[in-house]
Amino acid sequence: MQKKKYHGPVEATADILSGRWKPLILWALRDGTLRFGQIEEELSAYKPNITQRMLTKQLRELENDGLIARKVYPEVPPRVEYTLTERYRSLMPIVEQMYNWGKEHMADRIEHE
Amino acid sequence: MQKKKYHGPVEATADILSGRWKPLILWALRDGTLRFGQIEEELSAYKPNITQRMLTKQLRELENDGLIARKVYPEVPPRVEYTLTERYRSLMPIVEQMYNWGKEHMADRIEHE
DNA sequence: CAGAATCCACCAGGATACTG
DNA sequence: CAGTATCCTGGTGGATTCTG
Repeated sequence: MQKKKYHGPVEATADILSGRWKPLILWALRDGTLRFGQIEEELSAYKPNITQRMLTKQLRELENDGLIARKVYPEVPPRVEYTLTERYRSLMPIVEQMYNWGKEHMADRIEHE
Repeated sequence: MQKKKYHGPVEATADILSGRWKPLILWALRDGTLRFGQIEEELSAYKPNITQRMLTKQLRELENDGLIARKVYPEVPPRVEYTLTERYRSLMPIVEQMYNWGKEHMADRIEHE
């Protein structure tokens, strides 16, 4: 599949991160590897709850954009682990700042966590 | 209108910035005040071109979330200026990092600028 | 356990025309 | 100049069922 082209850096980065669950997935992966089910669990606080279809889709897109790596263990039952790619760890500061900024400026609009 | 509630800081900040044109508008406003038409012009490089309806909508949303201020000058023809709010200038680093990261990691997918 | 396959609703975003 | 007012469409995201 042909990858989308952009007209400027901000547009490109913003698009990479656009998707209901993407920033949350990246945030969940901030301190290491997680299995499919663990990510699902991490996001269980958010409503509406993420479906397996959506989680799969967004993970694939993040993978296609090189932000995360997918490792399949040939076992039964299957085990699949997701990790931030080394090259794209440089994106983490952005998500971290989203966390910090939100915590400081949006506290009144955050229900629980 | 009741403002949306969130379950975590990352979700909140991401949602504030979500919208085809929002990061681009904030980026355009990085070094000062711009008139409605100037913003339109700044974004004219992007396709499909932003419509007046869309620009108005996204500006209003950014205003409602307190990211930008709107100043109307009672003249004919009308003049309206937009500026980043002082309080929310703290969000700029995020957009700046989007610019830097995109420039470094997405160069091959950026057509012109 | 980690998905694939369908089906579907909604609305963000766009096209176009009009105006104080 | 800086917007409204309508109308419309694509595709994102969700619900549900099935499976290696």
